[in-house]
Amino acid sequence: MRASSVEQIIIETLSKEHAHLTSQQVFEIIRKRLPAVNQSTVYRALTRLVDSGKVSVSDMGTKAVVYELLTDGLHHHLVCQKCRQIMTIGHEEVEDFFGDLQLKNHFQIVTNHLILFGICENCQVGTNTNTEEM
Amino acid sequence: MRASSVEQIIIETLSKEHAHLTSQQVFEIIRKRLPAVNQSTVYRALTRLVDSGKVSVSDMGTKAVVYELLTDGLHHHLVCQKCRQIMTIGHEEVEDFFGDLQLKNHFQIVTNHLILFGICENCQVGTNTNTEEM
DNA sequence: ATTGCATTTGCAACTATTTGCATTATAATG
DNA sequence: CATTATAATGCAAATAGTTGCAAATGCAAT
Repeated sequence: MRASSVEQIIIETLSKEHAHLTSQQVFEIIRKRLPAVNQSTVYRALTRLVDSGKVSVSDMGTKAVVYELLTDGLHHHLVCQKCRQIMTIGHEEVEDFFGDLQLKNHFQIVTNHLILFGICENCQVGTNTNTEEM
Repeated sequence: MRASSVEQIIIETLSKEHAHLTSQQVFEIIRKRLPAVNQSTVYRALTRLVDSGKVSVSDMGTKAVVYELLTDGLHHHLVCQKCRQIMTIGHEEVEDFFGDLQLKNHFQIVTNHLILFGICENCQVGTNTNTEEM
């Protein structure tokens, strides 16, 4: 794979923002530095970065998927379907499960960013105000 | 939730087909019985069915997500990124992991259909012919 | 049957994502 | 340095999926 300028800028961008960004947000930020860049170029660069394991892509239940840099250790997320809160959990909470599955099914897991939907502690009691359903 | 005719037909369709269908496939099949039905109606009915837990929606790594009826027991899938083979695993292989996470994070998991990507046994050795990359 | 209300539907517009193809840029090789 | 191969990009068109709004429908209580 060639060193693509767009890929580099995406990595720098995701590294700086340190958050989950949609392809649109990535596109907007990149345009400030490369005004002529095409949106499909951004999509394709993001796809390459995901394929090479540098970036994760997740459907958080919003209408657009989000991208995140995977440099500082693997992690996963729990997403509350009521209040939309996103909790981050470390890979150590997932490691053993993955290991078991790999052994039992002779399958080498590549997935590196798990998104699990559910109801957070706060929303499990009936008293929360933020009841925006999914 | 009211008994929607489209929802009923979707359930019958998914029940008969017993497979992962894209929204387009569901749409085509439903059109045979309700020729005037609109595609957005199908999307919305599918969304309602997913929200109510009757149907699962999964991104299998193809360009369109797929839907599956969840009547006969929970299950999950391992998808090979090389040969695209889909393996099905029972919920019992996932149960303990989910239970642990729920306890540790005080989070009630709703996700009922896990998709994990990786490399199947066959494709782990270098000798397979079907090397269509993701 | 009629009314009132909430849900579902159709439609059209809009956002999100993918893809084919021609062109350009970079790297590799002679 | 010139040539060739490969990967990246732009553009436009196509496919996926979402949403606002108004109209239609189903359900429940008269």
